[in-house]
Amino acid sequence: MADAAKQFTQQAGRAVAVRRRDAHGTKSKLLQAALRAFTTQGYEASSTRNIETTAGVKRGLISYHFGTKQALWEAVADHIMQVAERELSAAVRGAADADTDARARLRHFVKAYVFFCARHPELHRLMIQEGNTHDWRLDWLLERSVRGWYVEVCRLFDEALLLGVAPAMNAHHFYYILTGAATLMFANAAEAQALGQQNPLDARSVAEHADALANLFLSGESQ
Amino acid sequence: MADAAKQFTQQAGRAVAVRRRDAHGTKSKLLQAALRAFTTQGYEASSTRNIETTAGVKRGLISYHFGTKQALWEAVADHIMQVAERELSAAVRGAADADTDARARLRHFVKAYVFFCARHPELHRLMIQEGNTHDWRLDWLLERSVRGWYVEVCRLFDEALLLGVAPAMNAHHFYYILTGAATLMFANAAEAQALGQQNPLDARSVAEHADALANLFLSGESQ
DNA sequence: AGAGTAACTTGTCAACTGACAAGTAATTGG
DNA sequence: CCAATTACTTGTCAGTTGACAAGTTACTCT
Repeated sequence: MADAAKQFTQQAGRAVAVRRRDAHGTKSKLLQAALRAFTTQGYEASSTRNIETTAGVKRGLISYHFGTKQALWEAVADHIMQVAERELSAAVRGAADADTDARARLRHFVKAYVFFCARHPELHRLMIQEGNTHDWRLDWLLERSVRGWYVEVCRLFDEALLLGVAPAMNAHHFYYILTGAATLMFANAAEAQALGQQNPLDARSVAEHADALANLFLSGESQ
Repeated sequence: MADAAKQFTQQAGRAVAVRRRDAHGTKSKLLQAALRAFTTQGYEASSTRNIETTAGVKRGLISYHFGTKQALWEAVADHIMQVAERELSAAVRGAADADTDARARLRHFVKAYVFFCARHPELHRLMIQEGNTHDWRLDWLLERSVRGWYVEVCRLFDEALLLGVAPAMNAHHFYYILTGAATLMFANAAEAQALGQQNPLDARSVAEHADALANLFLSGESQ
């Protein structure tokens, strides 16, 4: 039958079955499938066998490449958090550099954050899966990445507050208002699609969301 | 051993073991336990046996009282949606009645909505568990309750927009900004507690969140 | 070419899961 | 007080799950 581990190459005009072995490719396919499973179904509901099947690889390969299900989850979380750290720190630097106006900086930051959330809805699906119960996975996420990001957002907000361009509120509430408002439509994309009759992840929808949220945080004065 | 199905009553000065049978109480305990399981772990990750154990009842009683796991989920969802419909329609009526000023009405509505979200974090945990994949559970939730609420919120927002008291944006984006901003801190209570070192569900925190969000939506003019 | 290693494959296990059948015990209605 | 009904209890089954052991195969290095 169709065996993904085999491919055919032309050799002297004759098709020859060649069995490929590609540890990196296998790990990568498993990571992708596991990312989708863990973020949409949660850790316990995701079975290693089903992840292997959707990745299109044979049964024992999670054990071989990652050891345990927990180690696979950590590899997935580590991968996604690396991406987040890279892109978010770029967004923060972008906001800080480009504009001298404090209002423009805050606007730039909010919009960049919304675009990031639309690009990686899996990240917030993961936070939402793990954020309601205090277990080893939440601890892992908090200490690995989330707490640092939280502190950074609070710092940025307090700075904007001092400069009089942010709405008066506690930074903690700002963090959850910004994060919730920026992510829910993308994290709950299936629901948003059914309610709004348009794909919430398409470019126009994302841009509208970013504008709406940036305007909301900056409606205090001159606009 | 300690059997919850037995209690002791004083009868003519003698303690007599009486086995109580209380179908309503049993169903209610199962609904509570299932609500917690389905909203925090998701449908697939929740096992009927574990729900029975945490409810403190014997093994076969979900089969007996509800038939199947799917029927139990529907009973849970139906129960929570009934509560939501009752309390939310009261909040909408409260906002419409009390105040003649359009700004005060919008403020009243936003604050009442935040208080509702803090009172029932399970509801949005359920929406978050089910909102990312289009399956029979999302369809059930949408057609049973969510679509009606969405239409109502959009109507309220468009009304406020016409009266010039709402920030300029599309009603669809308003729905997800309001819902996300109002719910995330309570739905992810464990994370918020770890980051903010205070219980996000306590009265002061909830009131602050409600004020912050109401001010945000009403910062356009006179405040 | 032949040894050694990395990559993959398959078999097996104990524990868990949802469902249902076949019981037993408490309550109710007559 | 008896019969019917409701509420609960227990046994069993087929399918799934995570883990690991024992293989087999492809590739590399010399």
